[in-house]
Amino acid sequence: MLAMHSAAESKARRTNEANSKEETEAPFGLGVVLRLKPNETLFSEGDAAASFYQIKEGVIRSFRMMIDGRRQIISFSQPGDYLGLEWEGDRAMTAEAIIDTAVVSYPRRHLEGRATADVRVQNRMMAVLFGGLHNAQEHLVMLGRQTAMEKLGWFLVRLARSSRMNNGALALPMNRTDIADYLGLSMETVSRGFSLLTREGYIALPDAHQVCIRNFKRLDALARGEVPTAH
Amino acid sequence: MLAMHSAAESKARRTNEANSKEETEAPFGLGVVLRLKPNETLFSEGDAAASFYQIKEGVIRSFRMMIDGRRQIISFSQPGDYLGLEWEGDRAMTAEAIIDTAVVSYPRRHLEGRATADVRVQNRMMAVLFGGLHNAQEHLVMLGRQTAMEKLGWFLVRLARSSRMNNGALALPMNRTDIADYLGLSMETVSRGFSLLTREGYIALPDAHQVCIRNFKRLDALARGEVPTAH
DNA sequence: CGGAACATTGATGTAAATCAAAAATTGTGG
DNA sequence: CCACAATTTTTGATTTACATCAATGTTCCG
Repeated sequence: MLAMHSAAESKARRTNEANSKEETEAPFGLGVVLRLKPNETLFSEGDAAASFYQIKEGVIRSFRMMIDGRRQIISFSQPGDYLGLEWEGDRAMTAEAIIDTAVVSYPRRHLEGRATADVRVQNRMMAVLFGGLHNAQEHLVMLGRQTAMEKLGWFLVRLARSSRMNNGALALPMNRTDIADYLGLSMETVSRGFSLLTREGYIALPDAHQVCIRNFKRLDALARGEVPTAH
Repeated sequence: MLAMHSAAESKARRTNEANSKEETEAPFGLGVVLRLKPNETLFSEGDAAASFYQIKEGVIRSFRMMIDGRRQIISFSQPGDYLGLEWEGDRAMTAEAIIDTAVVSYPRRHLEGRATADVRVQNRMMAVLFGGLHNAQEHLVMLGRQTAMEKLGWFLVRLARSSRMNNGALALPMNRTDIADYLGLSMETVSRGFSLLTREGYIALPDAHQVCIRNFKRLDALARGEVPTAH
């Protein structure tokens, strides 16, 4: 796994593409682009954390796993998102590509030196950390206190807010098991839930990896727990 | 609620006690001490975030609540812990004292100016944020993927690690409902769980607000999901 | 001392997990 | 490009862990 990572890193070329699009989005200087195939590992729980990343393209799932294989997905990272920031020591989770993915990799030390000096780098970093904390808090409420149907509503609302639509449909690159492990459900419950949401007119599923949101307001109400009769 | 907070703040006096104990623990300069009675509110969801805090004494519960009253406790903050750091805008959660509590309050603006300048303040802040993120991740796994008994084991192990023992017993200042809302359970399940842990020799409960851990290793194994037959 | 709040224990219900096929989709080598 | 295997998704039947409902017991505090 570490080997795979190293291989990917050595194949990559130096680039400044990260800076070319928007200045405020990439204040971390030059980085190395890594490309990952579906299910390839970016880093694993226990690895030493030598780099952090920004997603350029694709989607990454980050998760922790228990000894018996139970898995909790912590986040799905999308283009623009930062990933793999660690204070010190080893990785606390594993990150894998869900589809073909490109990330820009920055050496951690590169950041440490600059963060001290550059206010803009510092602010960017703070914003990323606070954002992560905020996300985690919402995730906690969902996992701890929402019903299966509310969880699905929450997931779809979040997805709709964070990703761009393709002629009326949202891409659903992760499979049902990924969604289940993100929401603290079984994949059968996810599948049944999607079917029910479809029957009730909340959404439509052109295929398993595509959703159209038919009634966003109602879905959002469901996600907030305002729909008592959501079997 | 905001009024109550203001009242508490105005009663408080200027102090430097925060600095007197350990220098590295309080790099944020002078602060104002606030004292809270059980169930008093430090700040509420929706308030403007003007300050952040460090607990001196006591315990604070921070939570988010859904419209229909379902509550998820995000953290129990203990002496030394920081609380109420927000990037900008309004509070995302409510913080209440569980027992008599003293906190040192720092104006947020006070931090912003210094963080830019002082590397040590910056590092302290990063450490707090990364620590919060790490805690939240463990909390997510627990909520999403552990059984009721494992959750209780996890809670007790965490408590044991974060608080000092009083002649063989840990203080359990929060009530069963607080514990339930922290672990994503009902308070009956918490109560039954404690009874079972007692019967099985993991712990002893001298009274409802006191735990003795009888077999830490076994409790830790339970918390990690390594005890398959934990009804 | 008496009442309110909290904790325990018991009986019952139910949401979601698990077990089990069938159906659909995806990938692969001829 | 098709056939066939593998994987993923859907749907159905059944079980179960935990919630809810309901007393009863206990502690706390004015």
